[in-house]
Amino acid sequence: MKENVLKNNGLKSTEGRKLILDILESACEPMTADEIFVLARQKRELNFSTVYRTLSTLAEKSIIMKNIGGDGKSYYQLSSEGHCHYLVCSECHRRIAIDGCPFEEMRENIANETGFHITGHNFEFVGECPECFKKNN
Amino acid sequence: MKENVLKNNGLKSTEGRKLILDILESACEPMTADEIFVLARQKRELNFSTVYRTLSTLAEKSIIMKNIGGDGKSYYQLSSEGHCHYLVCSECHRRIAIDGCPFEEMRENIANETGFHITGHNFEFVGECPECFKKNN
DNA sequence: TTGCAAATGCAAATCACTTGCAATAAAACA
DNA sequence: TGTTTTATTGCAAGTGATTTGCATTTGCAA
Repeated sequence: MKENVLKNNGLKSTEGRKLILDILESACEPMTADEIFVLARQKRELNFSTVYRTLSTLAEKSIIMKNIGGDGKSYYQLSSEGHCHYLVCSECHRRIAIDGCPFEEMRENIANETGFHITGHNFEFVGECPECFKKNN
Repeated sequence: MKENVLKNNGLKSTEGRKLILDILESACEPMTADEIFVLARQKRELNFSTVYRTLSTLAEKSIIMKNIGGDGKSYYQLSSEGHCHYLVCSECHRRIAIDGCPFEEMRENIANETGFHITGHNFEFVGECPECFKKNN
């Protein structure tokens, strides 16, 4: 339950935070702060900077994950959901999920070799989707 | 030779462009636009927006590669150099190169499965370097 | 050498995101 | 339950990286 997730992490359970967790829970894709803001606004008053602050806080507590896309924007998703990566079309910006994540194994090796305490990763393939490629070639 | 690289791609060979290619050639790491600008300025007058425009143009022609780091900044490197990926410390922002790139193989499979014309990828591990981890735990 | 498209400089604009501070709401405590 | 304490929020202004419009300059083909 959302209340508990928050309290267990020493965070106050506020309407805004619960709403943002709700939104991320029903999202099937990583979302930008802006997208989350738009959906949240349909339910209640909520400031843009509150959305950003909430997302930072949740990411800091590892309740959600933050990734930077090739477009320079941050994408957020619940950590509990099996996370996935994307193919991003450089032309139409369509995003297609790639199932699975091949980095868990790599991560162990690299952590051992370097002593880094690895907490996450950013990955995406960039290219042209079949439609855009056809259009341009 | 730099002149040819440019001309072969239908670009005029200007002092600024050659200088930026020089800088990237002698860099052993991906660089930000700002870092490139600072070095370039030591050699000749050159506007910030020219640096950005040059980098975009070169990336568009695939002469250089652009990757977005977890800090949201763009990092540029020559495509001809074997490219590499990074471990980035979320605390002190130290970057450590990981040799090799495990994505070439994956790329083929995914391209076949999805029809995407894949032109590049962004990847980095994020975590705490041994020093910062020790400090915080 | 001239003509013209491409490249550059400059200043202002944009975009995603952050911050300072006062007002408010949640949880702790009496 | 009422009150205090402290975290959270709203608002407006601020940042930092990058982009753009437009006038000027430069490379290079004719």
